[in-house]
Amino acid sequence: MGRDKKFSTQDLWQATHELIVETGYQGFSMSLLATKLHVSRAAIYKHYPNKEELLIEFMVEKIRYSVTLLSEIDFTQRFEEQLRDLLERMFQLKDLHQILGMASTIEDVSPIITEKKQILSTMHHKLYAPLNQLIDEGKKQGFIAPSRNNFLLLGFIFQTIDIPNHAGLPLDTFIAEIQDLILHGISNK
Amino acid sequence: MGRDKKFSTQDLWQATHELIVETGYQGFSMSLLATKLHVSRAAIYKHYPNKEELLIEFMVEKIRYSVTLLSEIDFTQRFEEQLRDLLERMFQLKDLHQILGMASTIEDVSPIITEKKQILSTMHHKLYAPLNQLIDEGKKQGFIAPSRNNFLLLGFIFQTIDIPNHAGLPLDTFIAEIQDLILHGISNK
DNA sequence: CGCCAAAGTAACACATGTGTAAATAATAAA
DNA sequence: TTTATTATTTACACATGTGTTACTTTGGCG
Repeated sequence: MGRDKKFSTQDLWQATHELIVETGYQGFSMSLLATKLHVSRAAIYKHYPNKEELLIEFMVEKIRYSVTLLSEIDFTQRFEEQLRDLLERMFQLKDLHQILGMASTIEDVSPIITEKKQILSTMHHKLYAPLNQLIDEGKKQGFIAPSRNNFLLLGFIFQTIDIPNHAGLPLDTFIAEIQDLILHGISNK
Repeated sequence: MGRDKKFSTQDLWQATHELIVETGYQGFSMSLLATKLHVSRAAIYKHYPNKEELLIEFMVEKIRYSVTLLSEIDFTQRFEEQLRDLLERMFQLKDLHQILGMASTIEDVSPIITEKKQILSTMHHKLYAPLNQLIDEGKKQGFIAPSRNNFLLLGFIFQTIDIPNHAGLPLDTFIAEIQDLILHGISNK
């Protein structure tokens, strides 16, 4: 029994995602979030005791989903297929990079925050694991020189996700172009 | 005559730079800036009528310096030398990307702001010009396939600047590695 | 010394944000 | 229809931020 909810958990995460991408961490406020959900601030406080715990929980959910998505890459394919698969999945997680970057700036207003920050950091490593595996696979299959530093390659690949599509290429073409740049750089041959 | 100043224009831009990188646009406040300068808020308001005009002026100064720095690249060198030169200069402008990204979110509280935003946008193009010239030069010298989209290459090169140096490589090595990745990608041969 | 001009501060009014407690609204079951 | 239960809102106290005005400090010059 009881009254119907005006917003679901899904609505909440959806609105949170939009708002934090639009305004950044410092610009994010419970007032703006409440407005977006057509609800009063207090209604949100019934679910989360403060802004920090709401945001950290949001990030944990986000990264959990992302880890799952990336861990489902098929590592039995040829290296190029693996890379393509990875890039497509990473493009689905477009804002993740930006969002997780804000995690460290969340204030430790309660021990729960500190704890979940720890969880976040652990899962962050799990997120990189498939990427690392892909790089190792590439080295094994002879596509990548073994002398290359994994951290650097990882950062390189991760960074390409944020290349702006100013040319307005269709997503498929765009991803293919990026894959080519990752593999062979800008050189002609 | 008159009393000695407690902070110079240089001090102001220095503190502004640090603060905006630390806290982002939304987190930037005149109180924090004043504290950083060991001065009262009102002292800053003697120079700039509001936060927005201070920040837009800061950005104009920043981009002016950057345009000059990048326009000084020697385009008579071999393509690889040009690229190396460019990368070294871009690394000096590390936070520029992040800072200029905030420009669009500055509120138009006065016509002066709107006007300077326009200037900023114009200079933004001037900033890309040397990069474009480098790409065209690369195409002419046969290093880059002419079919490549300039926007994409530009974004690609620009994005590599933000690769984190997690491996802790010395700057020289780091830049050399990145140059190699830009030229040839991760592939072995 | 005494004046005056530049530089700086304190204090005010106002706006926006946070988190809480008491009151209200909506729904299902008795 | 009454009641219990859950969801939501209103109103409050408090904190932080903005921009302005009146006042104070400091230093050179006649």
